[in-house]
Amino acid sequence: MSKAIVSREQDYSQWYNEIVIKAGLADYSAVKGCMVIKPYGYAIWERMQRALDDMFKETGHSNAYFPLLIPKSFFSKEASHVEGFAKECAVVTHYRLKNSPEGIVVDETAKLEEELIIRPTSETIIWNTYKGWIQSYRDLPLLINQWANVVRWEMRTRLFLRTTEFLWQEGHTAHATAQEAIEETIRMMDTYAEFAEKWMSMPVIKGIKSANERFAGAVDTYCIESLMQDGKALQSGTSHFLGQNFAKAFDVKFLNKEGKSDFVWATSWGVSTRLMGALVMTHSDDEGLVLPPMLAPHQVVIVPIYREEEQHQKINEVVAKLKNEFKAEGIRVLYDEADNRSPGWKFAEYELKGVPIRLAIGPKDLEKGTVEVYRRDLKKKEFVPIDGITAYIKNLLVEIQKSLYDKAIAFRTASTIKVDDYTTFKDILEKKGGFLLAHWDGTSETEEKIKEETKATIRCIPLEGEKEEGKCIYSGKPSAQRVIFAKAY
RNA sequence: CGGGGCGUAGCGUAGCCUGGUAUCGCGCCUGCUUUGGGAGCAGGAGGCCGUCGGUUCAAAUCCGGCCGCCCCGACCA
Repeated sequence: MSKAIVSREQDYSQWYNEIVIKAGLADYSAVKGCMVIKPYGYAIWERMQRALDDMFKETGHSNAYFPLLIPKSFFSKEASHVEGFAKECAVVTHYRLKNSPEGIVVDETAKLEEELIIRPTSETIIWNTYKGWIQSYRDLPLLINQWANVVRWEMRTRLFLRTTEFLWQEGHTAHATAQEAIEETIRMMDTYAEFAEKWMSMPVIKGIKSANERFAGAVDTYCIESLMQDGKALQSGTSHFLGQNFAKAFDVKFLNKEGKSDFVWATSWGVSTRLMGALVMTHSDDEGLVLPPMLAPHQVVIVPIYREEEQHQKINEVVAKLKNEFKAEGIRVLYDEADNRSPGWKFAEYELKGVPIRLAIGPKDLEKGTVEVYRRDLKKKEFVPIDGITAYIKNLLVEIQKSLYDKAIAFRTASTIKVDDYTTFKDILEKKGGFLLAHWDGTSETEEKIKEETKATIRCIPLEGEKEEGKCIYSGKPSAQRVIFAKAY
């Protein structure tokens, strides 16, 4: 079976799909728009979860779990929230099936009195619950996160990037002051940025969403935006300052130190399995997946090469020792001893799967006291003395992690362009995409027009970098700073 | 919901125009030889051709309905 994949240049989206499928990250399922996350893909997601979860705990959050099903009436309480999600909600209307001449059918006598919505996000059920948990400023801040699945009935789906059901975490916090809530919102955006850059080796731009792109029910949406290799932007995480919108909708009040009653201030923030898609599209190449060592399920794979059983045994001895050394240093190592696959097959397979380092040990190495070290990201191999190999590998993993980041940021820098006239703007968008730094007059109308004409949207109003005044690229009206336009996933 | 494509063995496919029960590759099984970039040879197993109906002596092939999936677009994290 040929597992070669189509090149990025030939067909970028097919390239992406083939990597996801052939590297064993996920599979299509029997349910339209829903995917199966396979063990290898799930292992990466688990590593992401663990890292993020540790960071959430570090910043004082606790995990909890709220119901999948939400009474329909909850959705009508926050006006813009309903409006944002109504179009994509799955609705549970019955609770029983029955046998009939036509087979199994819905039992019409088992109709729910109030229909239940499968959560597209949990603000409503959570704020309904928080109402009972919060009475005074002493109950605040309330810092809770949940790991959950959500369902959004999208018209068109893409593996990991947009599926009907997806996995995510959603943090929901309550605070005594607006100031505190805003700080929390920014803290979590920063946490996401740190995670993306440190763990995923994926550079991100932190910013605020324009009104058009804001979360339904938020006062402000902060985000991290990353740039994929095809020049399209991917929203990789969002953190919302919800003001008192949900507190008012669900009547969540507290008594402050002065004994006065006030609505609490809220935030919510999330990242999802979409990050898996971001990971694929940030680093991978035409040979397949490329994983940053910190998230790779296997950081090192060892492939033995031998003719006779005697050699095999000797290699096993060497590898057994290596494995112990690696494990003692916290290096995740896989020894692929399968004798029904040739070394060449294994080489190709682990490249496709993005294992950062491959070691091959054969008779020649036994003789010379070396091991062949192959670096997935640069596709380079070299022979390294087996003495001191553990320290060498440990350093190399760090080096790869950094190198991936450097490469990604170099690409982003080269693809981030200041543009001051609309013709050039359209031209660059059409030819290569990327982040376009342009002035904008701050109105939704202008953003809408630009979107209609170019398909680019404002990814964010960046929080960092120079603040330079200018004139809107579309309307010529004054602008306080450049914003980032891009076509987005 | 529009546009395009596809449905034949576990996977990828040929055959369809011009009807006669299915090709090839990978994978799988057995044996021997192999193993430093997806091994070789020999033998073997595996398919009511998405589904329902029609035409015909005969349908993967022609006609009609239905179902499903993928891609592109509108919607969206």
